[in-house]
Amino acid sequence: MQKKKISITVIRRLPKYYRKLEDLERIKISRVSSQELSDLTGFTASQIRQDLNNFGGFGLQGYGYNVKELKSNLGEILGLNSVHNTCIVGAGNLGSAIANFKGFEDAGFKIVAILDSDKDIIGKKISGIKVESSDNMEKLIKDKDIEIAVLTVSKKNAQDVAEELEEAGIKSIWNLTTADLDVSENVIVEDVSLKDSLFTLSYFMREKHN
Amino acid sequence: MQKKKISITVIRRLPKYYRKLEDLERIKISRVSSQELSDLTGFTASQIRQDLNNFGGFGLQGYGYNVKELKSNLGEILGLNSVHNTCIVGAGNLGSAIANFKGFEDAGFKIVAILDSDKDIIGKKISGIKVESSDNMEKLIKDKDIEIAVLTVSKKNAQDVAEELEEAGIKSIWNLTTADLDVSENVIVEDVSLKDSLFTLSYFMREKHN
DNA sequence: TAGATTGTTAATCGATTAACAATC
DNA sequence: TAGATTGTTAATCGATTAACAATC
Repeated sequence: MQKKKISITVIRRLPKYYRKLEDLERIKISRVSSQELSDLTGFTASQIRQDLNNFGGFGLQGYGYNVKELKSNLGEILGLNSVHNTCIVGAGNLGSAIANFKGFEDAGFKIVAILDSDKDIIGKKISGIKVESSDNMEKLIKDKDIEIAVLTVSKKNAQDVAEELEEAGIKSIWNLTTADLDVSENVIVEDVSLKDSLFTLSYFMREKHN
Repeated sequence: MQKKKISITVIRRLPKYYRKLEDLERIKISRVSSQELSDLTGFTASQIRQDLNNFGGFGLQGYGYNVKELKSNLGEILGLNSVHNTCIVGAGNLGSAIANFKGFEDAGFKIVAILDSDKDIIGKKISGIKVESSDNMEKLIKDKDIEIAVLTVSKKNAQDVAEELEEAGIKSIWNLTTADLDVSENVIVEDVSLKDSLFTLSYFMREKHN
């Protein structure tokens, strides 16, 4: 059976559902209705029910959704119920920020290596992990079974490093640089687009105050 | 005359157009067609013409668009042709990364203050700017005419600090924390949603390799 | 059972694509 | 002028909302 193609707009709402379910679980709330999820997320109740039903009937009529169960289901869909070995490429401030942020580790993205090409930084420790030379990239990715590379190098070096990562057999690149990367479709790229986000903020400021 | 309401999906494409026009200008290309912009951005030529025509007829039949002119027009729309005084709140690695990144300064987002509440950090210099106490927030925002706060504190403190920023009269918050902020509609919030981005990457990895 | 809330179909709305007249 | 490419209308496609039967 051909899997139904889920639209990107639906996919990008799932993480927010998941995070809100985490919050509910933390405060020991065990059930939630689509209307309550609507209040928490800002999406409509109808939209939420439609979204969830793309993946299965997770709810119960007259009751709503079981928080723990729905979270687990969404976690499965998002691939958050297993650990993903991750490396950081670029040990500057941004790379250090990611390495030190426990929220990603908690979500199953385990930093198993930090790489840099700067001799002055190689050998230093960041968040308890020794920075290694980018020359060892391929070996590290193979040996440590690394799936995701967090790209935190300079814009200038971003494309070259992305190509090295591709050759080294990386599956995915989480792109925190302001460069648009050109890699083969074998590699999944997710752009954070910091610059676009800031520019969008600027648009709304201008719109509001003019 | 009522300004036509432009949809958010259009707005979020504008920064990419702008960046690509910057690239073209840098390599001294003076004209570009919607088809060429399509090749650069991945949006369709038709979509690009529609998007741009929401704001005015920037092109010339039979010729295309003048790069410098279109960039200037988009810059005006995005509010990038003027300087925005900006402060960073949270002088950790993430705040330091933003402070040290010249790309934002070049785009007109001028870092005029860095704030933190940690006594051990206050007084230190980051990117040539002395870190000040968060206690001075309101005074700094008023005196230095700060419009934008880059929020780079911990998730735990994000909501409280956002409220302080609102009381201090900030216009906009660029939210780099993983918290969803609850502030009044007087304050514009743009979320970078790092966690959602990483979760989305995880979804596509799972989809591809299963 | 009565009340509540899902799952799902149908209706609406909005965004994208196609097409081509206008015009440089 | 002939060729190119925009601006813009119309057609299509897809996403959101509304509504309600199903059912816990």
